[in-house]
Amino acid sequence: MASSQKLTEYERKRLENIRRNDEMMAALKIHSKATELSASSSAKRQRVVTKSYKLSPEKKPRTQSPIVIRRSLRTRGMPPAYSDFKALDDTVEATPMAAKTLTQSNPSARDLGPLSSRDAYRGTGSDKLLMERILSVSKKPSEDFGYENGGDSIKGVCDRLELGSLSLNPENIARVVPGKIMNVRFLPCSNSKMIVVGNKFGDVGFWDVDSSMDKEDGIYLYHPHPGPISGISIQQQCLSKIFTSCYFGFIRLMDAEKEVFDLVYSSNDPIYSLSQRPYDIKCLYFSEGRGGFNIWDERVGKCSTQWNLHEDRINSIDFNSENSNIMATSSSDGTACIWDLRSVNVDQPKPLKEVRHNRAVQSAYFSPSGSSLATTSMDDTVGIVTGVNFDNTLMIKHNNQTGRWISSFRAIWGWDDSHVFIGNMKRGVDIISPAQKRTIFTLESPHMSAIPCRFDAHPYNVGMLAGATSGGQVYIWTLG
DNA sequence: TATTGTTTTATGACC
DNA sequence: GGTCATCCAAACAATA
Repeated sequence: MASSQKLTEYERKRLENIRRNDEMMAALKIHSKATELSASSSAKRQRVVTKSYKLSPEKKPRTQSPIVIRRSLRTRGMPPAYSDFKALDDTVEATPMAAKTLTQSNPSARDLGPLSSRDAYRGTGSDKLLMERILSVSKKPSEDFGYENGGDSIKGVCDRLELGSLSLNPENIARVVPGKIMNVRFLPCSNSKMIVVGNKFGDVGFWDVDSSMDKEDGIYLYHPHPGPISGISIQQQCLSKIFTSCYFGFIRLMDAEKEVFDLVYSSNDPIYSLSQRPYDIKCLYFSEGRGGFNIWDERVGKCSTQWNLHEDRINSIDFNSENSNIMATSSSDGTACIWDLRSVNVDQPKPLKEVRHNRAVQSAYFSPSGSSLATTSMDDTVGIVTGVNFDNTLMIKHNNQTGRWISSFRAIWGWDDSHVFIGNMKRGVDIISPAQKRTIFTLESPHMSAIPCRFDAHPYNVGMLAGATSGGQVYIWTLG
């Protein structure tokens, strides 16, 4: 499995090198931004981003003190700005010493062991409040709203949901991390508004929206991974354990109780997606390399299952709420598949259903009721699959050409089966109605200064929708 | 068949 | 308000 796409050690070094440059640049920029901010806070163009992550300027996990100089391009004999990777490759190749220094300069995210949250923390001030907050909400069980529960059940609220009354208030905007957000997630908990995001640098950012009303901004930045975060998974019944995966082949578990990012799994192959089965906190489901799919079992401390489900990378993994043996995958091989975990043939895995697109498929998510599937593809369609055996497929046109700088769009379901949310290139959120087979509404706001490309719907608060951008911003739309 | 090159595109920092 | 650097997508064309 995974040979051509497998990263050589050489490549890993190179990419990490690039990443570190990014980080350095980001750090420098933040620094100068702080001074600029106080000088011109009343810019013409309504600067709505009041809340933003802050980097601790003298963050030195263990080794780095004045190493900023050692990292500089000049001392490494590089041009101030490199125009292509070739030059960088050559330099790294020619000076193994430099490469070695670089590797050592950031031991935290590279160590193959547990990483204390203190070492991973990159913010100013203390993260004590965050840890306490996560622990307090995880001890107080969420009220279990039944979907059909009558009264103010989720279904009841959904039935009355007016798309026009969704609004974006300036206090619900923050820059949670630097750079491109790959993943955004609400803490699945009825009594909190906590955002978790992962970016391309390997940072994991938290935004405690409720506490951000006070003088604290409620934003906390960690750096547990050396490369892009490909997945975040949090189980409702275990909120203090947050799993993250990374393109560089690592899965870590942030345990708020132990204040540590434990290393759960590591591989030489990239991990492209991560998921967990509802009500099962013992197993992790993730994709590895080119088409590989693994189930990691905590009880035995290893992968209990390794299948080759696709021809190319698996971009998403999702489980059916009605029957958690039913799983959907989407892949860059141009297909989305529905599987029954109980009957997958190791040698020739056969899906229950295959949805064919003309280009790579970025996501495939089951609807809240479990009876529909929404797929998003680079072929400029959103697929809606319905029917008892998922027999009916409907393709709805939607421009999904995000280019290179914006994370690909992934259509997600709202709080019932009636709406699907997806970003558009005009800084809006398109709302598709599967019943009407078209986009019926678009959320727009002058406060949305960038394209929202990754989303999450709050599992308990109907109408609360988080959109994340490629500039590190998060917008939270709410009802009123 | 497998690898390599080219093109596309938005964002934030900085001037 | 304009310029500049970004740089683990993806599709396609061209080459080995």
